[in-house]
Amino acid sequence: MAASIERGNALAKVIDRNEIRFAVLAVDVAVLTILDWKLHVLLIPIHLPPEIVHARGLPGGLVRPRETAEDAVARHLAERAGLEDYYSEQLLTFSGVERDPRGRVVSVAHLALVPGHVARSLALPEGTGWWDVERIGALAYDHNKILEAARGRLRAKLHSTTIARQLLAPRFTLSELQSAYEGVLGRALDKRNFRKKLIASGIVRATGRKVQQALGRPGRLYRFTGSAVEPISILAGT
Amino acid sequence: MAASIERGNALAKVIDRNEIRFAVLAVDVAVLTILDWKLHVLLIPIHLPPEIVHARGLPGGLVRPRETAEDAVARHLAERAGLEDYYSEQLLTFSGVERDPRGRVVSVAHLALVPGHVARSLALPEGTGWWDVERIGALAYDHNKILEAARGRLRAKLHSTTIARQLLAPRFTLSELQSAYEGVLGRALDKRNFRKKLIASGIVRATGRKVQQALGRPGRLYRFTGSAVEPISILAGT
DNA sequence: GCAAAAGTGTTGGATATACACCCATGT
DNA sequence: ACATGGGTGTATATCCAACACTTTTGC
Repeated sequence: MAASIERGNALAKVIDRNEIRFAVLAVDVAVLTILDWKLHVLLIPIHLPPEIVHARGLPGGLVRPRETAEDAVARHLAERAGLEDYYSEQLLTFSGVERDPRGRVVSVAHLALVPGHVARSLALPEGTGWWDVERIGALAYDHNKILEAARGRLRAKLHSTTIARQLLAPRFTLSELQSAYEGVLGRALDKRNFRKKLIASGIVRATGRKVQQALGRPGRLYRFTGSAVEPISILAGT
Repeated sequence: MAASIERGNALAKVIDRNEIRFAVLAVDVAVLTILDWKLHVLLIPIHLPPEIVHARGLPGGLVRPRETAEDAVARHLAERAGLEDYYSEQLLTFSGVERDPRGRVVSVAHLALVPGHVARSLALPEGTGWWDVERIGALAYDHNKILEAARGRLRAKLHSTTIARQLLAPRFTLSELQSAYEGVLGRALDKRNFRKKLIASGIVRATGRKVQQALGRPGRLYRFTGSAVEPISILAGT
């Protein structure tokens, strides 16, 4: 995992000079979940006068000297939202020179996913909460860009991996799975075709039964066959 | 493009403290091209005793205080290879604490592409050159990981975008285009199906004629219809 | 006329889409 | 018995993969 420092003529000492340590490293995280069949994102209040007043933005913050970016994501999500269990992956790094009015900050943007029942169970601080991604106005900094990158990544991976598992409880009905797909893709899918394809692909398997919805016929519970987010052959139009 | 610094209770002053400016920022670039119908990568000599002796690795180096990561990629490729014209995109950021034995270095890995004729025309320094990606042993640092990430990204985008244009001259024969695809994917494709799909998709259009290969029937020259790397409907198995 | 690369169609199988009704349960 | 969501099959169109010979050119 090492990058070269002035390779070719080798200046290890350059690392000790202070003018090359200009960067403040940070992380920003788009935490997504499905609530009420719609994609939601976790937002926190941001109020840093005079530049930023009463705005909302993605959770995140500094990376410490002995932390990786992923460590920092874990720490900030735990501190700000009590979130301990989640899936995450790196998106992009924003290194624009004038990004933050207060100084040079390089931010590693991440995508995180939590199942809806976990999202609901969190005890969030005042002002922090889940917002329907379709009803979000301007966010602080470049956080709208990060959110769009996160949605795009999730949409793409929905077709090519089993990433949807990160939005659901370990056991789920096919209707719940379909809702997750529809929430992410923002469009309705055909129920029969969806079931055919998912079951034929072998990535989910039936188990027992269920009553929950308090109304209507109980649905069969399914689980993912693999144990992680894995690439799948093809699951194109669903 | 700004990341937040200790949001919620707003400590702009924290940016001025030195202990948070621990990071040295760098870039590493996997520059790929097609030579002799095979995918090649640009490697430079790396010799930083005692840790690293007579090794090879990807070009790259430090990011300066007034540069973005992309600026640094441009500067290092120009300095080390005289490369001015290329396509690039960001891959991943490596932030492991122990990545570099000489200190904490956070590296933003990039993928760059150049057409074969450009790759051949460069006047490269001694020891620097193009290596067949299938015949590469261990590289310095974590550069094998970066190279694999670059190959994976390129393979994926070959199907979903017009990124192949970045590996060819503006005018090219369909055989050359197919060679580029085959070089990246590492397998042979069916000539008739390839032509059918590419032409039907409308992303390439015929122009004049050509003699070049000094042997055999001349091929028609084609060009991409769009002007940039764009997503395309579908181009699955090719 | 021969060596080399360009160019061209068809067919069978698989996959995707569109579409409407019955079933199991709780109230 | 009714309201609610779960569960099922078929027919058509489209897409994909496999496959071999003829054409144009330079020497």
